[in-house]
Amino acid sequence: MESVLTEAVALLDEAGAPALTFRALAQRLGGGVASIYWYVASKEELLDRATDHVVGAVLADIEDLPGSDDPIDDLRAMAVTLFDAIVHRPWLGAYFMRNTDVQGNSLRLYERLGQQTLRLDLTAHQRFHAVSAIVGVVVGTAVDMGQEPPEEVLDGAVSREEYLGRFAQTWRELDPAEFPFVHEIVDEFDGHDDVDQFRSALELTLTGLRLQAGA
Amino acid sequence: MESVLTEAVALLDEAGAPALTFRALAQRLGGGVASIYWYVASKEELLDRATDHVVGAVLADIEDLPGSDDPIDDLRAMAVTLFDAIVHRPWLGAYFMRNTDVQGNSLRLYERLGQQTLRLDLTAHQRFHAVSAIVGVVVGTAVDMGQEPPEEVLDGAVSREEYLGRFAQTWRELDPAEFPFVHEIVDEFDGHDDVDQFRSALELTLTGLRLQAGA
DNA sequence: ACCTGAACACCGTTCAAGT
DNA sequence: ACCTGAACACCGTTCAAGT
Repeated sequence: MESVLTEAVALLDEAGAPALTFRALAQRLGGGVASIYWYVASKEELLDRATDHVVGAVLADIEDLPGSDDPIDDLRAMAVTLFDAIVHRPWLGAYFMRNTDVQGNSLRLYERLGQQTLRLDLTAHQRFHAVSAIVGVVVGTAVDMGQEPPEEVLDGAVSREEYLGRFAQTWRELDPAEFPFVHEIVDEFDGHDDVDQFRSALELTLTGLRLQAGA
Repeated sequence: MESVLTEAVALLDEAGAPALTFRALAQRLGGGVASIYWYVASKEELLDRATDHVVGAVLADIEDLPGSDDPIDDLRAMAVTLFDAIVHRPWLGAYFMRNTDVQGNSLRLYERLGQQTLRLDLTAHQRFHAVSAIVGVVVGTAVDMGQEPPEEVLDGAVSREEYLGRFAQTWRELDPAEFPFVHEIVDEFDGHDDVDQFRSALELTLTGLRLQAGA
């Protein structure tokens, strides 16, 4: 069972979600396709368990964070840890937080985030929404960034900078009267850092939260 | 071409992303499978064009919004309009904002959101991040909510309230010492409103943005 | 308890051939 | 310019049969 999940995660890491097929997995395990059905009932369950497996590692990282006297700072550190994990495993964004009942580690992660809000002066209603908002920012930004870049970028034939640059170039050719905003930010877009973008989005939410808590 | 997209969107609306197959689409169009390849080069392009097709309608709604003297209020109205569209078409969340170069309407929508930030006292860098953050909140919350509920809920055999209630019940049975946050918010979760949850997340981001702009 | 080969019904995509 | 039938290589899943 353990090796089934390990190999499944390895396939996902190496070539993304489409690479995880029962046939590819069976080959790596040195067995037949049908064998896997003794461990999981369906592909959906396989993905759920594989996701929970890696979320367990993220949870361990989050539990190892030092912690401070400011719950907002602690929330920030946790969110960044989670985001980093998704950046390194783009397939994770799509499956994370599905089936919280089955995926025990996602629930524990949710609990850990929520515990920080218990230290803030908020209503239960506000706490519930605060954690949803933070998870939303992480997943939203991660999904936005996790889209498979074209094959040429994966090949290494074209660098990320070149790819962004080409994009930026088509934007520069748009009519400035019709697309004033695109022209305003095209130099920011060109060569931008994903982590920086995430940090800013997170900071807006945390600022709003801090104001709400009067802290 | 127009009817290909219309029928593709109809299939997606009726039964979600897995229902859109070339064979199902061909049958509805009364032709052969291979015919579709005269209009689109691949399934990816079909999905991109179908997405762009409905984003066009969302864009029209957004352009029809009255507008006010407060750019933050206008951003809120636009984000809510976009969110509503995704709630009614859960498949949209996954494909929205992919391939902005091909999908002209997504780019125009992005531009429209960004134009509001031009009315705020921000740097170009902050404007770029602000729009990314807002799109992130919309997509993140929508993806979180857009997950297919179990078959029994779709059937109507079990109501959404019953489904949430069952979930809540398993949470109530967790050890309160180990899951204090889950116990704190379980009554909020039980029977919660998705739109309400989205509004709160959006408000935190907009509050942060307003503070940043000193407005 | 654990694994297998072979089949089933389904995919996206291609291609030579038609009008 | 537009459409077709038939095939190809691939899927997830099942099942009777093996150890």
